[in-house]
Amino acid sequence: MGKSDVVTGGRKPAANRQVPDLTPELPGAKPTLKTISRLSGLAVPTVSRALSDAPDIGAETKKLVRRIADEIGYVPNRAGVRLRTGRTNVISLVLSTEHDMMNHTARLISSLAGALRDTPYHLIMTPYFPGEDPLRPIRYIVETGSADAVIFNQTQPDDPRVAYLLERGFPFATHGRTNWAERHAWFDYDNTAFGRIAVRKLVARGRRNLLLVAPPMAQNYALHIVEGATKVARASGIRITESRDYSSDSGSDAVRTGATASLIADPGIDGIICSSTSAAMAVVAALESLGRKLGHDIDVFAKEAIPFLNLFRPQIMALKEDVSQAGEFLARAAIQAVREPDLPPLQGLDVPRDLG
Amino acid sequence: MGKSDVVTGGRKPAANRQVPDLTPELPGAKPTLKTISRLSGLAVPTVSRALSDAPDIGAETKKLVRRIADEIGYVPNRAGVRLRTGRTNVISLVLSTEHDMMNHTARLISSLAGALRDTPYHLIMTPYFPGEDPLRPIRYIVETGSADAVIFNQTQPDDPRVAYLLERGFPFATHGRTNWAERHAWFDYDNTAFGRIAVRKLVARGRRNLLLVAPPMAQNYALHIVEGATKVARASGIRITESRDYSSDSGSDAVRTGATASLIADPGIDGIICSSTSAAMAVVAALESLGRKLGHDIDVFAKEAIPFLNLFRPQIMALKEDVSQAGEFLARAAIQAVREPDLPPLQGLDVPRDLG
DNA sequence: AGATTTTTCTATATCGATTTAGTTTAGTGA
DNA sequence: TCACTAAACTAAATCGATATAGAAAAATCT
Repeated sequence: MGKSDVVTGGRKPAANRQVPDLTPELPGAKPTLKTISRLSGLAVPTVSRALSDAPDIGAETKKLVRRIADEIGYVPNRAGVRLRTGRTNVISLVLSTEHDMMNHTARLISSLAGALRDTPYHLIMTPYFPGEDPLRPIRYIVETGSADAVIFNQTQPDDPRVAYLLERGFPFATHGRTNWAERHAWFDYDNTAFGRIAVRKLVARGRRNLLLVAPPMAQNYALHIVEGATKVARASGIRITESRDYSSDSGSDAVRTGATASLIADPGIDGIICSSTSAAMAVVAALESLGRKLGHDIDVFAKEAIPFLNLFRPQIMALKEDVSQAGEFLARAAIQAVREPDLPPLQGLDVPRDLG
Repeated sequence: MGKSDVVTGGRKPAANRQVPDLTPELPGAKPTLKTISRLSGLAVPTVSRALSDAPDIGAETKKLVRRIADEIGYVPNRAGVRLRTGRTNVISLVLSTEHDMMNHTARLISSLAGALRDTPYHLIMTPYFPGEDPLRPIRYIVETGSADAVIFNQTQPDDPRVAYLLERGFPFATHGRTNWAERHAWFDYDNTAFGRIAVRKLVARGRRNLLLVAPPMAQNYALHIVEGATKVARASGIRITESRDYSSDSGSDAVRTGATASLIADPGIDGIICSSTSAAMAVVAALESLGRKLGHDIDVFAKEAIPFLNLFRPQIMALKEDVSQAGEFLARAAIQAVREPDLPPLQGLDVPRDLG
């Protein structure tokens, strides 16, 4: 049964006693607790506690208050809540404006915003620019208390942002792991598996001299890709080289010229692994201008966050990454980090499957 | 000189009279006006007015207050400002989560966020889903007062969102024009010019039977493209057909199958105009599977919001659209709509140039 | 000198929600 | 019947910033 069926004493709910003030509202005025207070004849704090389901409010009173709230479409004023409680109901996505990240990022934003839609949380964008210290925007958010949690990507093994946030106990979730992964919420794509599968697939096609166009080595997932790829390459007794002087984040033109240089320096390269869709496209451009025949004398294996490659270039081998999944997970993880700081942080790994 | 050099009377600034209370702060507490008040010996409202450069505060007092504010790193509490003034310092970008829009959108977000960085405004994302009424999120924002201005795209000629916002006098800026364009802030790409140039270029290459893969006709810019394209086509005496049953927003697979069907139905088609980068890629896929030779027996002309096409498919003809420019402009336009509602709304057109 | 004008501050109330500390009412046990 | 307890509220204070009204001090005018 409800709480206790044996009523041992108590005060009669005021809800049935008083005659509510039914003076009509000024049109266009947003309803507040005061409005409900007037309509119900209850005090403002009572209304507040009724809506938050406090134990010292009568069941009938709660029902009445909630009915009125629904009828007039009451929505708590964010500024009021925030001022009083310090809760902002904001989750900030902190990201670089670097262009090659944007395709990826767009899906992340889209799915995060979607996942937060039926929560009280708003998603706000906090950019930082390529040259800038990535810690800056995060420090700003923490210091000014302008969000309840932050989400960011491009994690490094010893990420100073993670150290900063852990130290302060500020809720956050990362897209990508760090060396402190067990202590915080994260979602990651299993890039080690990607590296393994990529090499395995290329080897299966008879390729024996691979070029890896990886992300900048400062980033954790670059290490994962390299780890997975080199392990299998060594086991298979084939050669694999990492791109020098350019990375999959260097921009299309840089990747194109870089890959061209690599292919001229070592014409024996017969397989290229790209850690991003855009890098793969740049590499294909390089191959074309060199007269290399994709799918014949050379193969390209890419990570595909946008279903493009398979569409018009069936020759490009690819493994899909579902970024929307990351967005949905990170939204949940961030909210849990805010609301249940004592629970173990949510962690999720997207393991790509090697189909055939 | 300053304001008036002839002092005709007045009270001595309190700033020099009192001994400030230099009791140290609790560490970690965010500085507020109260903090500055304590440190300066001035009343809280005085501090507030000094910082907002009110005319009834002495010059020396202002200097003092600002110095202290800088020293302790004072940043106004958003919730306080918002509660008292109703100003949220938020600009909401309302957009569809439709996937094919995302490339485009990513740059828009990036540039908007960047442009708002040195303003007090935060960019928050408000998504709506494909099936959903686009008016819904906007009504929510207006009714709950959760932003000072909204920005949105995919405008229709008689856009109900524009009608709604104009009627209520709520500040906004659109990416794309409407029938009420003179009454609101907007930034638009000159799609009529795009249509004209596309046809002209294809005609110059000897093409005489064109297919136009345009956006859905409900959207204003689709009409612009059609207008520009058909005008030149008629003047040049060539044929142009608009895609039926599919549009550039239909998704890559739909465009691919649609374009394939179109090309089978009329094998005489020798030029295709695509209003988006992704549609162009899908069309190229269709051409490949039909054995048509891009650049030889058929040409594709596309609008390119991401520098991809020219990179690895030099055969695709394209006209660039700089979406960042739109983002920066829209940020400024939205802010002006909030701050100077009586000034004529900012309007900007990005006219693509036909370079040789 | 006294009234007036200017300049420069201060006191108070307010935005909306929530927290803390009472207060009222109804039933219970002796 | 009367103290006592539990239940269900209400009153007042608070978060931080700002608008409005009023007050104090110095210079000016008559």
